[in-house]
Amino acid sequence: MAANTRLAVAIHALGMLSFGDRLHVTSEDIAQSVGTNPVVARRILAQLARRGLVEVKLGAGGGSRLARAAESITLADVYAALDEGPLFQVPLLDESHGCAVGRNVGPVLTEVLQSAEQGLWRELAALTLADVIAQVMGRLKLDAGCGEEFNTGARRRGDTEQE
Amino acid sequence: MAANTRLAVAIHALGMLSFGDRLHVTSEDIAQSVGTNPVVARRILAQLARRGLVEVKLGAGGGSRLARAAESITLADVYAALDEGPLFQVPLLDESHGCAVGRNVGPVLTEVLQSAEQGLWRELAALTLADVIAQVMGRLKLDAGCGEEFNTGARRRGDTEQE
DNA sequence: CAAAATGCAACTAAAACGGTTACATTAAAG
DNA sequence: CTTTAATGTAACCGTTTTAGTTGCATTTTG
Repeated sequence: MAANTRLAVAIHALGMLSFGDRLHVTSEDIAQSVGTNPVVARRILAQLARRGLVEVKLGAGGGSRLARAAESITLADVYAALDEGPLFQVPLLDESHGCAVGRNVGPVLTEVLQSAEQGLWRELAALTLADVIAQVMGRLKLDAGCGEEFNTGARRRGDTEQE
Repeated sequence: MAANTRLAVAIHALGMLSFGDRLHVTSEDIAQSVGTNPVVARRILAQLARRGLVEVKLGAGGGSRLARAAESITLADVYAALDEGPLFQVPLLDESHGCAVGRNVGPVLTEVLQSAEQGLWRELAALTLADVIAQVMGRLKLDAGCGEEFNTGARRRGDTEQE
């Protein structure tokens, strides 16, 4: 289906931001953690910012942070921010289709496939960023403890993070 | 998201087959009705046949027809036949991720996105081919009546459709 | 054997995707 | 005010996906 990684990257990034709550995490930090390029991270961050999920600060000492509580951000919010088009496409038939059936198939198909896509949205809306983080933390207890280390990448070179 | 038209084409094709129940509809007929190329139709028909949704007959007078009742074919069956991969992809992080959080994010993300995709499957499973056809027929009553004309394309040149 | 159909491989053009470079802009800090 | 660190964004590239198309072998009917 030609799946892309943007939703996963976006959630991953937001997860980082929710850990280092009050400090600005750079696109470089995120890119490194996700294993991608800073520009790729910025492209996604920009979309999240447009939807008010994230605040981005320019200039030295800049970076991103959550604009809302992790509990108030659903995965549907994140997915919506990415502006992905509809999942399924209906080929546009000639409007000059001789037969009345032919003229009605397209609209019905569009309707049906949209309602199927709704199921996806429903599930995404049922999960918050906080839920996802809780799942990660749950796994951590079974794994080697690491605690704060998720955001140490963001606190570099002895920065005294005020604000 | 790079949506494709294959599911819509598959449903459209199956709809045609369920109208002309006992006769063999050619890939040419389907291609014409969908507005695509016969080979494209055959590629999809082949996938539907592999899953036992359709029977394809070779040679002159050949073509496709439903292998099961339209009431017993859900859109999830159709989607499954197309073998589309997962909707979302999680970038594979270095397994050598220093931090335990980093090592656990990937699996959690995979799990979360899979469960979201389940929502889509649930909706697709809730609709049968017969339901879709009923919706089209419902619209027909509001439109100019056409009745049988959906499959007249399949009965050409005075073929005496035996069997 | 001829006609009509599928099966399938191969090729193409266009779009999507992620990665990358380059550079303008902005902001903090000495 | 200059340096440094960061974002914003456009441009380009290589790869993959998608749909369309051609061509031909194969199968079936008659």
